Amino acid sequence: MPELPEVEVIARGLDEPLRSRRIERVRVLWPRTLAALSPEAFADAVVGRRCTRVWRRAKYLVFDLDDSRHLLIHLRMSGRLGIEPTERSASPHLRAALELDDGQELRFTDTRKFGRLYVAASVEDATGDLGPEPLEPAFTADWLAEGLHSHRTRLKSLLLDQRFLAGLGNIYVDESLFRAGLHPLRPAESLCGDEVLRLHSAIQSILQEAIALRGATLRDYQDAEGRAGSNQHFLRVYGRAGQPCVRCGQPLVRTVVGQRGTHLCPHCQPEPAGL
DNA sequence: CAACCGACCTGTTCGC
DNA sequence: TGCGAACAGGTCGGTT
Repeated sequence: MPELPEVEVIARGLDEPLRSRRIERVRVLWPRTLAALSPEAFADAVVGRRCTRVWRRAKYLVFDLDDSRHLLIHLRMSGRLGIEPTERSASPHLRAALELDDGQELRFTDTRKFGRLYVAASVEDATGDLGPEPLEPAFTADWLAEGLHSHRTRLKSLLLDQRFLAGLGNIYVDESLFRAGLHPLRPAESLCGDEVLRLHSAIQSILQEAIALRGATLRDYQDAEGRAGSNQHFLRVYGRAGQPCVRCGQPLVRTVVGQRGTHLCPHCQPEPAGL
């Protein structure tokens, strides 16, 4: 569900209320929500710790703990986080709760049960290999050009690969490719210099705009305060098959690329030759 | 290395 | 109205 912009908005919303809070107790209602630890080992690791900062890496929320370890949460498809008074009734899909020292608790709710909680000495221990952050200085057009030219795979599949570039998901890849005027099936290595520049700029602007609009709410995404985002009103291709392209008026199309629903304008994103 | 498939899960929407 | 199929913002491991 949430991609980089949505996770970023949640991290910003959690940082202030969680800073310096001490974790008093944990409740794990669905043990498999813990990636590697038993509920007992998880409680041992976090109870008594204070949270010093909340931030984001790729699509992971990172909670720095005062013993220099980290709690990480990946929301996957349907995970949600919120801070609520402990006595307030919770959703039936509540999977884990961290009780804080101010009468509130951090609640992890997840209908589909794909989301995971990790505790690790370093962020990379939990996340594995990740590419650069698209909104950080390391993501330059030169880096992108070199990266694209060393892969033969289809553009969309490469952009979805978190080891290549961190944080893009299905919505924002489709939106970025539309803005750049590139077909998702283009071989990564086939992009010319101008196309690389367009893609680099499209990825950054698409993500920045999405964060400014507090993310896209298609069905169940909400931020840490329980509010929906508004970026869904500004998506140009995602979920708009059959509707006219905002640029050329031709009907948008939905196909499947790498088993993912893929939305594009056949006129503005010309199909590569030889398919 | 690249592509595909099934798992992991539940809920909603689509098509007949 | 009913019912199964398809689909959903993600990722992993196994196979071809």
